[in-house]
Amino acid sequence: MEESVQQFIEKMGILCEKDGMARSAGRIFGLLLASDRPYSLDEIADKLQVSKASVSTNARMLEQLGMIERVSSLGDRRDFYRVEADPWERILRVAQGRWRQMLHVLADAREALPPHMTAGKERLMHAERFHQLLIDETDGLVARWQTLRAGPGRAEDAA
Amino acid sequence: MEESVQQFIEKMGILCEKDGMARSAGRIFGLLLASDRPYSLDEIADKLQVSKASVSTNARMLEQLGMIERVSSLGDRRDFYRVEADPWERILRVAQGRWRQMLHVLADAREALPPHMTAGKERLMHAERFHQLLIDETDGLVARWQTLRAGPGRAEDAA
DNA sequence: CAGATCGTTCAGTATTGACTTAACAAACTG
DNA sequence: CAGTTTGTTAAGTCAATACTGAACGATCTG
Repeated sequence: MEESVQQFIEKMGILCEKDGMARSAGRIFGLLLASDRPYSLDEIADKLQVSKASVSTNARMLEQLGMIERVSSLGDRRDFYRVEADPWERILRVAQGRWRQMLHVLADAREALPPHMTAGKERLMHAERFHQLLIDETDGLVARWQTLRAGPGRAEDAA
Repeated sequence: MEESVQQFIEKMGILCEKDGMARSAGRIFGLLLASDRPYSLDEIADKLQVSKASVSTNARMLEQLGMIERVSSLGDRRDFYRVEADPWERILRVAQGRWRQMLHVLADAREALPPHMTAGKERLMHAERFHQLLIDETDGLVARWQTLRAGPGRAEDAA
C-alpha cells in the first residue's frame, strides 16, 4: 500500500483517539476517506493488518455513529463500507448531543447544590451558559456548512 | 460529602472521558467546578478517595491544559487548586488547535495521493473545507462567548 | 541542625481495554 | 443437502494504562 496513505491512516488513528474515539476506528475511517471505492471487511482487515473480527466490531461502531455506511454490490454477498456522503454534519450533531447531556448534568448539580455554596452555583451557571451557547450556535454552523459544502468558490448572498 | 455532588463528579468523569480526557481528571475538574473555595492536593485526594500521587499527576495535566490553576494562600505552604476564571474559551482554543492539525494532515494526504484517485482527493478536500470552516467559526464563537459571559440577560446590540 | 510538611517522581502492580483465534449463524451454490 | 462464504459473537490472551506506596528533594519550623 502507498506509504503516504499508510502515514495518513496512522495520523488519523492518533487524532481520532485524542477525540475520544477508538484508534482502530480512526484508522478505518482514514482508510475509507482516502479510498477510491468501497472496501470489503477482508480488504480493510488486510490493508490495516488486523483481524477481520476487529474490523467488524469497529466498522459497526462507526456505522452506528453515522460516519461510514454499508453498501452492497449486485451479485456479491459481501458488505462494503464507505464514508457517509457528509459525515461532518453528523459529527456536529453528535457533539451537540453531548453538550446537551453536559448541560443537563450541570443544571442538575446546580439545583442540588446547597444554597450556601454560591461560588459553586455561580461557576456551574457559567458553565451552563457556555454549553447553551454551543448548542445554539451549532444549528447556524450546520446551516453555513450546508451552503459551503455545495459550492465553496461561489460568493452567493442567498440566505 | 454531599451525595448529589458525588453523583455529579462521577458523571463529569464519564463525560470527560468520552471527550478523550482521563476520567480522573474529569472528576477533579467536576469537584472543583462545584466547590466553594480552592482545594489542596490532600483535600482532593481525600474527597475523591484516591492517592495523592494520582491527584498530583492529573491536576498538573489539567493545569497544563489551562482548565484549572494553582493558587497559594499566605502563610500556607500548600498548593491550592481551583478552576480557571474562564476555562471554556481555553477549551475552544484547544479544539481549534486540533482542527488545525487535522487540516494539515488532510491536506498532506491529499497532495500525496496518486492523481488517479479522484474520489479520495475529492473526499479529502471536502473534509478540509469542513475543518477550515470550524477553525474560522471558532473566532466568532469565542467573541460571542466573551460578550455573553459578562451579561447574559442584557440584550445590547453593540457589536 | 533535627524534624516535619508538601509535592513530585519512580518502580511495581492491578485493572482496564483491545485484539486474536475459534466457534457459530445465516445466506448462498453445487 | 453437503459444503462455502461472510459477518458476528465469545472466550482467552496480551498490552497499555492508571493507580498506589515509597523514596526523594525542597522548604519551612523549632
